[in-house]
Amino acid sequence: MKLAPKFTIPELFDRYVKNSFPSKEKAFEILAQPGRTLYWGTDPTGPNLHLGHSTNLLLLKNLIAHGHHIILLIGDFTAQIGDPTDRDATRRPLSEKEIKENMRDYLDQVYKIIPKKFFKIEYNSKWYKKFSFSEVIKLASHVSVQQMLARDMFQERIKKERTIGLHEFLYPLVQGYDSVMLKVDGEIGGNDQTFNMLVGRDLEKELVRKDKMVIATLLLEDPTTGKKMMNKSEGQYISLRDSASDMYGKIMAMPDSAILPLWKLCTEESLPSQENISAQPKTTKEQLALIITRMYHGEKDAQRVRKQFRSIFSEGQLPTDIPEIEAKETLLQTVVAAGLVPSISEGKRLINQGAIAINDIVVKRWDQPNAPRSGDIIKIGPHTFRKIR
RNA sequence: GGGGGUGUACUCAAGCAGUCAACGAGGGCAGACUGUAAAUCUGCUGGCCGAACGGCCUACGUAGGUGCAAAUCCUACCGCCCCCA
Repeated sequence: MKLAPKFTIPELFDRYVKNSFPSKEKAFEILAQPGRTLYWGTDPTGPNLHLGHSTNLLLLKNLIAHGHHIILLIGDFTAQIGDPTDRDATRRPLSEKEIKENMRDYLDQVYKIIPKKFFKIEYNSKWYKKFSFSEVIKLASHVSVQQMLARDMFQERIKKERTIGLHEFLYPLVQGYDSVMLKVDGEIGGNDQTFNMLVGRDLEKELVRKDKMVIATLLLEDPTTGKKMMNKSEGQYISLRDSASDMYGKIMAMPDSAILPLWKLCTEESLPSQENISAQPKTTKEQLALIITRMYHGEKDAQRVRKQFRSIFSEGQLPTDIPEIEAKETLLQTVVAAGLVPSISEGKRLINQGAIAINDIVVKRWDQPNAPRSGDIIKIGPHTFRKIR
């Protein structure tokens, strides 16, 4: 089996790439000859990859189809340092155990876009586990403090009088050294990784005399607000392993301004026209939700959740398969025990606000003897349905 | 090493002895309106009890102390920032 390229190299750059170094022309030239080795690195700082990562995955897949070799580098060591990118406070380093847990499902998410046999996997703990302190110092001598301070994110922190940990200075260095060890022809990463990738470029040039190109991909940002659409630290993102209905629903809940960026950066389908989006925002968004859900869950599930979504939200029907929960003595105890509401107090608040309904009848008072009975349908807020076992 | 400053809830940020579970903003949640969109309006946003008024408990870096009463005063410790060396 072979992967078929969906786009030519220039098309790929138009669609997914923001910047490339040393230049776009040079990148085209290099990529015109098959057999190049490129890598994408990611730190397992959480259990999920999200739609923002899918841009890189799609690009990589197409590069494979053009005959290049891809290495996926898992930063199991770098995750222990904590990338300062985009944080205005120090990131808490993760323990080895947390990292292992995060890694468990990581690859399965990658395989949904790029089948297993098409790329190599490396872990950077492989070389860092044995790194000695003198090697660290030697490595550090290749970069100056000024170079590090030039980074806007550090400038920002200096201005805000926030801490910059010395270890955070080390991060780009350590990530950059990955390039040296892998001796690659190029690196792919999000535009926010440009600084780190360029440090790697310098190191690779200096230490192994190899000219690594850097391809920085476009980030998923809301064009109206400029805000990142997938924010892992704020827990606001669409995970590649979200259930089909979650994925579909979350896409439908995105603002209209997100349609085009998502379509462009997270799919390979030809783009809808701006007029289409403006004239038919809802329909276009439905198409988008279907396309993306299909990529991760297949045609059948995507169609199923679309139908379900329509019946629940457009027609106000109940979902067909509602998860069941155990009844407790009172409604409040039931929803708290099931983990749907964090505390009794919060549950009381929700009821006072009219957010909870049993069998479509809004519960008005939390003290009423509305003990849940088997078969009752409990609705909490707009999206959560549970059935009493 | 010396001097000055600072540490408040998810974030920013007021408060500087009682009216503080703590102003305000952002975020989040819920309701109305909708296209589960955005914008807008309204309410909520520590826990537990209570129909409600309210009550109790835990919380303002940590540990002690003063006092009827402490986020607010004192002492020590810890963290962070700035200036000088």
